Amino acid sequence: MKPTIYDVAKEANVSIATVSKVLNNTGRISEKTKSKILQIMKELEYQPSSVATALTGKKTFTIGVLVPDIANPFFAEVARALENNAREMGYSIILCSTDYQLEREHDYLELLIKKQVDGIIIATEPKDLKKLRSLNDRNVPSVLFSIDHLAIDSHVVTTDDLKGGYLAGRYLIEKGHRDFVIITEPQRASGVLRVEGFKKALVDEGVDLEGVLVIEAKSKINEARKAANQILRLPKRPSAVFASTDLIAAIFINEVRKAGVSVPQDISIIGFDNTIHAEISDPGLTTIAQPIAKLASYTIEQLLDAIENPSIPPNRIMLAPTLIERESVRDLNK
Amino acid sequence: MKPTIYDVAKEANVSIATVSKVLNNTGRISEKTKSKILQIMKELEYQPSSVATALTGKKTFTIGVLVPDIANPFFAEVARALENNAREMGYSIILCSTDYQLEREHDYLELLIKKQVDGIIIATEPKDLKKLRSLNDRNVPSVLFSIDHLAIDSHVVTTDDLKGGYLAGRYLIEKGHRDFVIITEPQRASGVLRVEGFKKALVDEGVDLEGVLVIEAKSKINEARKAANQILRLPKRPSAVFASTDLIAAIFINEVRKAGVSVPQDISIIGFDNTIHAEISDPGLTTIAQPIAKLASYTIEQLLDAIENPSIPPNRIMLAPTLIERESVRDLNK
DNA sequence: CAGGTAAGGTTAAGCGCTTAACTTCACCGA
DNA sequence: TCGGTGAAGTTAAGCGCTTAACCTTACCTG
Repeated sequence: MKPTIYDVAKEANVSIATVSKVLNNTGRISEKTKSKILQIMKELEYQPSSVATALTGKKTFTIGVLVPDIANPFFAEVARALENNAREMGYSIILCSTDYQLEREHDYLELLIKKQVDGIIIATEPKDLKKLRSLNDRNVPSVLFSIDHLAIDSHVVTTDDLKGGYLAGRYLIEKGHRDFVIITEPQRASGVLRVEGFKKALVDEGVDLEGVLVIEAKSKINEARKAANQILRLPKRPSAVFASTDLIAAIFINEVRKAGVSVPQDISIIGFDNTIHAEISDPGLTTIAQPIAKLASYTIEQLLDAIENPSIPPNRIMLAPTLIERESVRDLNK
Repeated sequence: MKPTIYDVAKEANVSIATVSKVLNNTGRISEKTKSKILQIMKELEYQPSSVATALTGKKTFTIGVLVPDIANPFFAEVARALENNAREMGYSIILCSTDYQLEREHDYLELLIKKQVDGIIIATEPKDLKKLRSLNDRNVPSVLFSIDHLAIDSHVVTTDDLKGGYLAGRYLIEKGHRDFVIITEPQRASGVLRVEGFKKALVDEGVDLEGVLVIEAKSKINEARKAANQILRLPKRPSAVFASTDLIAAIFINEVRKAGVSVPQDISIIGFDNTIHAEISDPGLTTIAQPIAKLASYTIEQLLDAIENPSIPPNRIMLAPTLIERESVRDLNK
């Protein structure tokens, strides 16, 4: 069996309290006793049970991460970055894919509470608002990652989507484009903001919004294909397309090529997220990069702050996205 | 504060033992008392602490999953499938990315033991053999996922990589190919098996192995690019390439196109894994699919079996891969 | 109507650890 | 010589839950 603190204590001829003290580096113990105990721990391969520790009111050093779908490259990167930062701080992560379903979100939240996680990171568009709000009453600190929802009184760490859209719009205009189509995910707050920012850029540069078509497509292969083909069939083909995710953009490039239309010669495209799709697509996809690593480190920082001090008021941190220039946008000025 | 079993008991005017009984559906309680207690639990939004439950010797309903890198699409899919199956069985998952580093593997294993997980799934090429073997002594059931290592006495659930390679080889030969180059990951057992299977197919079909070049490349963007270009510069270009991962294959397609060489007209390629890269690449990548969903469900099944009954001898389950035909291989017979 | 029985509880110990409060003892200065 | 002091431990309660063993009633039966 796994050795317990009693085994160590007995072996060392001391009380368990003494052993506990060397575990936590508290109280007074002579160097001699201490090293003896440490020695014995090694011999027995003793590992304190974090379950028992947690029961005494200490932390579980576990945080829950809610994502919609870990198989989506963006969220996979997010999970990776969060895990990395958490690990460095001594925390581990319980992974929860909600699959965009209210029920799963609900169940997972209950589960995380039951498991006494120290905090929860929500990277999925929240559906179960009631449950989420109840997190506060239950003193479970939470951080919204890359999403924002005024109805929830948590910390927020997100990309400035509005600005991201704006960057994309301004860039295309600088490159001489004037006719646009937007492909965006329906019912996603960040998608809405991206489009809004994009349009704002057009307005600021004096482009008429009337002619701008907005097509809705989820960030899934078949929907993205459909959207791409819809654009190809348009009577007046736009000179540039703004896709609200890289997956949509990458598929657009492929569909368009199949139709004998060339990117960026015949049509330009700009994506969002800077996932691996953007990097390996051909031509390389110009896109708006979310600063995932930074978002993750701020998120963990905020969460740990909130864990240490539950009463601090929720901050809303917005990090600037950056434009990554590759080869999918043609410069019409040249 | 979070209500405890005491709060419920007090409110219901019964002892905590009674409450515990309704929680576990054991012992005798009158319907009346039971429904009253259930009612009160609802009102208080009582959730039993799984930490306390775990301490009484019950399970934690948590399993650890070790992957090398969750940002890799293959492992992201794996994590997703495992999580899905685990959730259905009432388990949740602690995610551990080892980043191919012995140290992290080691630390995570210690952590998982400390957290008293009920079992561990290892989907990363194991490095810390000693620690892994010690899992057995500590009665922590484990399953090797998609890898195999005779030195470790765990259950194994894996794709039949040998057969996968064989399938790829036979397919290419059926399509009339005779000159091959293989791109494979170095130091990866499954990679070795894939290559071996591939070669076996060639031998069985009477193709001389002498002319078959094997290039090593990690499944990373830059290494894959390098490998692709190395092939392009070859004095005698092969008619078909076998890449041991989809990422390598997808990048190969792009690099080759940039060089003005067309897939599959000028050169054919076949991948392995059937990740999203295979699906969205252009042309669609013909590849060997690992039955991820099935692997995951068998893995969870084996692990739960081992948790219930630690003494069952370790099984080794090998699931057959299948060939997914898309458009990246040319039929030379036509 | 004594004694058995079963239903519906309760009591209390224990899981592995933390921690406030207490004990013990050596040593010190006046 | 004696009280005071500080170092090094120990004692014991408590965290929230489970469970074996026990208790109390009501009811049944010969």
